[in-house]
Amino acid sequence: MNGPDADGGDVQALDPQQIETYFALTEAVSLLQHQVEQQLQAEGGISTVQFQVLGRLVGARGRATMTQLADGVVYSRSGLTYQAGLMERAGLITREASPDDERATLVAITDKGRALFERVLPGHIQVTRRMLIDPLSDEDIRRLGDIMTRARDHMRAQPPRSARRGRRTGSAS
Amino acid sequence: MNGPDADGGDVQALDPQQIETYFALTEAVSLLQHQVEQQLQAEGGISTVQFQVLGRLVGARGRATMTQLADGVVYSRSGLTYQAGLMERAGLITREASPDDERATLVAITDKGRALFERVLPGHIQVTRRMLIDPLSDEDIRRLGDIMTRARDHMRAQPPRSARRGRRTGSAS
DNA sequence: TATTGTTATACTCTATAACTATA
DNA sequence: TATAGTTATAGAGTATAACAATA
Repeated sequence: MNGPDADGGDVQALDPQQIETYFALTEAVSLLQHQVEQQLQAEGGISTVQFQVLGRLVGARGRATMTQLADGVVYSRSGLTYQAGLMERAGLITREASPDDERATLVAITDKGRALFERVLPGHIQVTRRMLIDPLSDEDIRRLGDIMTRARDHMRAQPPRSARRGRRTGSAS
Repeated sequence: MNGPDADGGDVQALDPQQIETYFALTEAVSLLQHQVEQQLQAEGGISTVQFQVLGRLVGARGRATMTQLADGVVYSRSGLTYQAGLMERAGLITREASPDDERATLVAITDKGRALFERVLPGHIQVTRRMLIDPLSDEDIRRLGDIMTRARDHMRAQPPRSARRGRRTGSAS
């Protein structure tokens, strides 16, 4: 009942500073995410994921393939298909076969989708500002951006977890 | 309930630095959370929430009320009841009426729960270290901790979102 | 064969409201 | 009345695997 993973080594415990940083980071982001979800749901009836899809489409000048969208949003393909189905039914996007590659689906944002995005964006910014930006100085923001950009790039470069053996020791449930 | 929240007011746009920081932060934490979930599921068969409950119980010297646990984990009470049900069935915790206040439920971690926590903790630390700690310098960690602690405390002090009217405009779906 | 995407299915999680019981 | 917690229920989201079509 020990736990040297499969990589076998001792795992060096985190020092108090590292633990505090980890907790503060995850807790703060969790609080932020929760508020963002509330705002998007209340003002636009959409989830964070759908908002991100709209944002990516706007950023991509209106159109992208499912794979391109899935690369940004962490989901499985089927998860994106599910969300895209909802969004298409809601008239926020359209889907059609790509002319270049018949396998690919080209997703396009509609006027309604764009309008919805623009309608909820101010509130989103407001929440983000009130929760995250306001309590920090410009210098904080700069440093935080620098640090998290490095961390994110590092994480993105990590070997995908799919390369792990799937133990799934059913200890709970 | 007040202010030009959803509609009225001008909301000052975020500058590029602020946007970049916001994106890097949320994306990095999202990646981190995803890996943590994988690890906890693979090595212990538990969700992040259950791991947090175990961690809180360990930190609280083995016992806490449902309300105390719910205060830490963002959930609704019923959500915690659900998770506690799973964990009790899995033999990780016990529940009994508090002697002090007959309304309260006293949750206690079992030896099995403690063992499970200790079994998955090294892997959890390892993932956290590999994803977040490794790419950063000690100085980064210190600064990040300082910044996010301030941000978190600020967020905690925000008026609870429960004070909002539940519009829930069904624009999607 | 590999890639793109969809579907079917099953499951987990979460929220709401109604309810019990204690304070 | 207010608080602590549970239950019933319903819905949203997610993951997996099997599948079809194209490259």
